[in-house]
Amino acid sequence: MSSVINPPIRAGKRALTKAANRQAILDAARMVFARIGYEAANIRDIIRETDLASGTFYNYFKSKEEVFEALADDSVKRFRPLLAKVREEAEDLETYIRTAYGAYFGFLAEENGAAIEEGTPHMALIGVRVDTPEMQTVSTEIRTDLESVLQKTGHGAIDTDYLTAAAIGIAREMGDNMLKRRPVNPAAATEFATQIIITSIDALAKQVR
Amino acid sequence: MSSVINPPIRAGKRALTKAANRQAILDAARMVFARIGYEAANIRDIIRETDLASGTFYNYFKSKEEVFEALADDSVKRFRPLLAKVREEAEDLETYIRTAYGAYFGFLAEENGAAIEEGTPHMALIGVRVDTPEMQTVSTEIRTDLESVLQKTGHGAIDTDYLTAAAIGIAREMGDNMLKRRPVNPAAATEFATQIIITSIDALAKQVR
DNA sequence: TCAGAAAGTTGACGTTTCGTCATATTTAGA
DNA sequence: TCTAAATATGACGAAACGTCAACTTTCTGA
Repeated sequence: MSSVINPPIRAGKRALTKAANRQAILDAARMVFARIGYEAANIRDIIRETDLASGTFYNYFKSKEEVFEALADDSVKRFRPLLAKVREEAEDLETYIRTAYGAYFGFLAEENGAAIEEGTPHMALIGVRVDTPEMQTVSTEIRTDLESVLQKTGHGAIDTDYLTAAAIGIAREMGDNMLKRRPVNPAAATEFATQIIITSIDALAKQVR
Repeated sequence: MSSVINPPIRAGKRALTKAANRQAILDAARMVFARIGYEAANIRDIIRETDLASGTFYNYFKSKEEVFEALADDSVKRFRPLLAKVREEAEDLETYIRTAYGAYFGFLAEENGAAIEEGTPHMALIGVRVDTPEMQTVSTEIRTDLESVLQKTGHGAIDTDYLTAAAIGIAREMGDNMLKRRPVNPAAATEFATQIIITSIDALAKQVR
């Protein structure tokens, strides 16, 4: 056989199992947290769900808390590209707001979709409030996006930090609520949230002068 | 001496030290959480700050988590009367929204006031996201208030659950943000949040029909 | 192809934290 | 004052933690 073929598959077994192990721990943690709750869970509970030894856990995470943050971060990491796409494509303010909320609520519905099927107990995971650096980054991105869009549309006088906070707060709280409804309807949530921000922007611009 | 005098001081030493001990544990916990963070703290760290023995902790709380929830609950318990007052006094929609936000942001500023003085590390405590039953209750109260006010003002078609979620989300996220600013300005936050809700209500009423 | 090095895994073990409980102390009431 | 009930104490066994020396797997380069 020619040894020249096969360059595509060049990941290295080392790196491969490393990624697989990390993922196995994350998957196990997600399951365990969902089953018995974050507080009740301990590290042994998590690794027991994998075929790894207890010591191996500490090669990947240094605490239960860190696994939890990694799970949260992973969600955020998956969401960021969607937001980037929104940023690229949005022309005006309303479109930006609407597609951004659409992306978020849609993402939320999808992420929790499997869990929703057979009534998952205890934890939704995304939507849970943790402030990881990764989340901070997204927060800042949104702030910057908003600022730039507001600038273009002549709403420069608005307190962007507060507007960002409000927009995110609406997303978080409404997101939780949306996931509790049957059927889960991201489109409706998107419209509702969008209306709030869009209609209030003019009033806000007048206020802060 | 007459034993008839003294009826006013009738609390019972038992009940008194019990309340004092509970409070001592809560105070110690608040300090320790602020100093080294919730995750890092352990139960012995907390009781060490009191003059109680380790076993005594378990007469009052069954875990670190429970102390934390009690702290959160206490905040909520102190806030509820303010909200009740708002409910009683508010005539129209706008007044209700404004005084409610005013009460919340004012409360937040005051609660964290001492902590803000000499740059507290790690935890704000109220504003932290925990969903205790006590918080659920407040959430429901607000929902009911909103519903009744909306009814009176002919905005009955609005999705009250979403509106409540949005209003609370705005309060939470903006509250966090407000506390990071110097000087802390509850009035400005109140105006901003109020504008958002008030101006969007008409549009929302039209949408959901 | 193979030997040595590097990376990673393993689980037993000493350490830390937990929660309990028998005992001591304090309070209420007779 | 005396007894019973309530509460506090801290020592102790159990549970979870994090580490590490030994072992296994993968990589490197000659």
